Amino acid sequence: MTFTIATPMLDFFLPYIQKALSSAGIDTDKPIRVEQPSDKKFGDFSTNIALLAARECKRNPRDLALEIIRYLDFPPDTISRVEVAGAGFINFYLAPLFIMRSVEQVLHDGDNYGKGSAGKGKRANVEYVSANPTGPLTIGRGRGGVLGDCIANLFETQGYEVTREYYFNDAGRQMQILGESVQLRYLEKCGKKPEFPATHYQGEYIGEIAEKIYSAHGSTLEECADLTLFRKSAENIIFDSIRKTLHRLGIRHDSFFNEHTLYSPDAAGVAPNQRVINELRQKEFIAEYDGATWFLTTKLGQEKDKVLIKSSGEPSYRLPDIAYHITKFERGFDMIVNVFGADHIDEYPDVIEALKILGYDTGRIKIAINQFVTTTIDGQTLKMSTRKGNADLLDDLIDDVGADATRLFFIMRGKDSHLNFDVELAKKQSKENPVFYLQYAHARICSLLRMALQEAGFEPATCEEHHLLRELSSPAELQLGFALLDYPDMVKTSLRLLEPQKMVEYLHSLAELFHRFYQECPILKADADICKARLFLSIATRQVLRNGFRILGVSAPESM
RNA sequence: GUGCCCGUAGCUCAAUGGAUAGAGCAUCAGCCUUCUAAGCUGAGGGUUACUGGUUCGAGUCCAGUCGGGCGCACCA
Repeated sequence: MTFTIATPMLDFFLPYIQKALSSAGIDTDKPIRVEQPSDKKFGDFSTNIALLAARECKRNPRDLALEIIRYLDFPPDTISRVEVAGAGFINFYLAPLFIMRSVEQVLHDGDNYGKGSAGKGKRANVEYVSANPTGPLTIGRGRGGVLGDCIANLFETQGYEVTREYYFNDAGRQMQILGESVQLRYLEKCGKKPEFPATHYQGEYIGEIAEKIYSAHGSTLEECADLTLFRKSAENIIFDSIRKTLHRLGIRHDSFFNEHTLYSPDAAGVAPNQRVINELRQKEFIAEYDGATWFLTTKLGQEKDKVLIKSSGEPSYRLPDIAYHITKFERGFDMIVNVFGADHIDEYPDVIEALKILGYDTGRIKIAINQFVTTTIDGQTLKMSTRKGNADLLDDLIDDVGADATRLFFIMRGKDSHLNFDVELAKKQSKENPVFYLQYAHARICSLLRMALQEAGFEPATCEEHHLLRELSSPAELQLGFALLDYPDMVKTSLRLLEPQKMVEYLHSLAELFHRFYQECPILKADADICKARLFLSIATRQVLRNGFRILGVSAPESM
């Protein structure tokens, strides 16, 4: 009797429940949902289908549940017990053999354990960071960057071909102001005292860029009215610094999409921006008044129309945004994900509406908005988004706490929650710091295996002995094994919710279960077969930790 | 004023409409002659901001109130 362990686990139950329902002659359109009860005494898994179906069957939920379980027919050695409890829940208990066989599956699948095929042959575009090159990255941007990177990783686990994209504009008004800011600082280097407007970029980095220009050109540019050199220099230097900062966090983009390409005619001789206007006009959602061109969002129930082309003749940011998203459809992406901060909350509904009017399948678009970041230093909370000066630079934070802690802290809270980044905690090298707690579990396993090799000559390559795992039966072992079998579901859940935080929590509980197992079950001192089995269980745990760490972009140290 | 997010243990946060609301930290009490004590075990701690509603069942959904955050440009 051999069969492949079904992962994710939740899918395992569905066909059997379905069959039991039809055998029992129960006809319901209610969805069959299998969940893990919060308390183990209600089983490893449970379903509430009897509760849901009771009403339309006009039957008592408990009786219905009893009826259903009579027809449940699981393969041998999979489910050890099925019971009806509470108001009509059906609870399932996994057979120990089933759990340990799934641990064998982890060892067999290795780096591929937890991967799925739902996205096979599909392409996903994940856009994140997308900061214009007007200044170094701030901490607030970091959260979205790490969130986006993790989401991209999650899509990859399901077989999607992922393009990580960075959308930027190096031609707009902000860049003009940037150029002027640098020029003014440059003139100061030349000994002049120009007025520096409050609307311009105040950061120290502007002076540093001006300094570089000054040392390269001396004061020969003093009379230069053309901003291009100042703007271009600033752009190059700043973009370079942004990429360097992202690189430190392991964030890389495959595609840098320059907004400016939307202003130039395409193969058909029409600029994408203009095409949006033309097509929206055809749908009668465009009007000109007050010297500007408007998107008639009042026809969609909004309070005000939105400007697409300003009276100056320049497009407002909304227009290229729409055109940009059209390119994502035209480039053939099946899944389009936008990650951005709460300050852009009002940005996307107009884009979605426009795309809908133009007939695009906006169901493919997923938006992940992250709330803002505050930091706590010495118990004092500082709001980073508005803070001036160096302290809110992402680079400084990475210097302070390291890349792993930076990444993990950014995603260990739900993206809808305001994030309180406790800098002191992130630096701590102890259990209180979740980064260290997770990594320590991995390092501990590595250390254990080194010891096993040294003292017992244990070679983990002996996979024909994996069946020894079936000898394990203590609660600590079974709970750990059960957690391992849960991993593929956690990956899918994290992806569905666009919420890597779920993965962080899962890995934390996995680490905890391993530490308990380690505490309760002697490994190297056990009898040979048990020793091997426990080492296999440890190796499987290490594998899942690694796979999870890879999604989160956190390193897996071999020793600490 | 209005749109979106949040309000859960002293603190930071969990909880696909399910069963007695859970973790971690902090506090207190235990566990190293033994594979990393960077760890483990246990205890205390709650009117889920408030008021109504929907239902077999609400922290979760709906309406309203109060509090906090972010937006609400012919800036991006």
